[in-house]
Amino acid sequence: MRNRETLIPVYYRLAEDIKKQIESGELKDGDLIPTEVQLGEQYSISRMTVRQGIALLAEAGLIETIKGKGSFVTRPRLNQLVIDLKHVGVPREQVHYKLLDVNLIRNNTDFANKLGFTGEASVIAIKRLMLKGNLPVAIEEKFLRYQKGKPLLETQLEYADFPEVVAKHQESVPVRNDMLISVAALSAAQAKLLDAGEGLPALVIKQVIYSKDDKLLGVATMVCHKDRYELKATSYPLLGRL
Amino acid sequence: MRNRETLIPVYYRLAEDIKKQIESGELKDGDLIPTEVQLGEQYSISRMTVRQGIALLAEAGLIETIKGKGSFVTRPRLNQLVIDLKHVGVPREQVHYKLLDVNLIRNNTDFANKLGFTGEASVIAIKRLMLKGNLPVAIEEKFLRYQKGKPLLETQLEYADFPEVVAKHQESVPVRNDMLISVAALSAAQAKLLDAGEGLPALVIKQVIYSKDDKLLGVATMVCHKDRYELKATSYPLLGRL
DNA sequence: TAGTGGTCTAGACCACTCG
DNA sequence: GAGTGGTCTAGACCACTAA
Repeated sequence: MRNRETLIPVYYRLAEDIKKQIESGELKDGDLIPTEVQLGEQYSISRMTVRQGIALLAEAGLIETIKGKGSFVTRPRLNQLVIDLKHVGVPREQVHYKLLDVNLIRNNTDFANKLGFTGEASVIAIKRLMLKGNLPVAIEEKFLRYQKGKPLLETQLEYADFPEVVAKHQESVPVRNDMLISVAALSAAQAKLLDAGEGLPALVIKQVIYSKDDKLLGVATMVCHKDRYELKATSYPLLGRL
Repeated sequence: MRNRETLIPVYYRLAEDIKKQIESGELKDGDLIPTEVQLGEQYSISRMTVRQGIALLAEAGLIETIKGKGSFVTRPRLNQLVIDLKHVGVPREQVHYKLLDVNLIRNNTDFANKLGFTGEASVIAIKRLMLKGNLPVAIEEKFLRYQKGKPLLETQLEYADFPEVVAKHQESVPVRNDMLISVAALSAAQAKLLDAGEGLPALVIKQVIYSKDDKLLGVATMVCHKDRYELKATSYPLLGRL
């Protein structure tokens, strides 16, 4: 029966109880939690309801369930960090963009293939500058397959993030986004755009977007000013639902 | 009834069917999928079983369910990228470590506080070099609260990753790991250790580990050779379960 | 063989949304 | 008020694990 005072589902309470026991150290890494039947008796609820609570804990990565054996406490997966590109770097409100260049590079198979677009000849190239106030923060270069009948809208170029631009302009549905984070020294041209010195370190973020058959849909590269952009990642989101 | 030929649960098949419809573009961003009752009739299964399938899709981020309205298709969350520290940078087998320094810095409150350890005076500092073959890849510096009765074992220092070292040495259970990725120029000392030139760009990865009350448990900094270390992140893991 | 988790049913009542 | 998803029940049979 649902707890009428709080309107919090029973299975949720059960999950929180066990979560607390793990965080307090009462239940340690590798420990077995009570069986589903035992928990059902403890809380006077049916087994399906117990399973809902256990599913929450498993989803959060706090336990691992093995058929025929039981549910074991696991150390929270602190090795899996999440980067949320929507809330990264600089607060959204202070950022604006300056479009530097938009090009349709037609019938240049070499160029397309070099980017990874196999069997394509025409590529859209977009270059823009990201600014915070008047300070240049990053140079962004994006490349997309050219897709007939799917025009790129200016508003999208200005405000949408890269996966969204790709989704809007491609027939294929984007299903994977890989990111490579590396470091490089600024070229003279880059240094000028970023209002920094040539040869200074810069953060380089490369995004590659694929459809379900691993067909490349888009490539984006960000070259970031070393003092004005910082990537953050956290393990928290996985546990946050509980 | 379970499909006896394949042993694949019905709810899983249902989820895969809808996933395919999303990936093929048959169901688009914002579309409503059939109601739970309708799906139950289509597949001749009970509503609870339908809900299991829908839960899978929601977990994968393919749909979003709103009480009283229905389940809507959402674009896969390509903006949330996962870094798996276990499989990052360089293949595990080729890596080994050289311990440079282990120090117990006693009764130095200033030092501890500067790192963020409030109300503590003693800190353990570990410095080691990560190598791939004979090539130095990164300089790692780690700082932990000193915890009585929880000795640091040499094997842990050599082989365990940072969250694990913290978990083993602290009373408090680590529950969050934040990471900051930035860029810096190598100092003369760093350049010498990494066998690189002074002033060259380097990737700087800072990890901060907290317990559930946001108490700081550990800080780690990695300074990486620009050509020998690269961070990878991907959106895939979130969808991988389906 | 006994105990565990995994799947599934056929109901029930509830809270929420919308016309 | 009709339709939706959210919670929950009291069973059932299955596959897997371990003694």
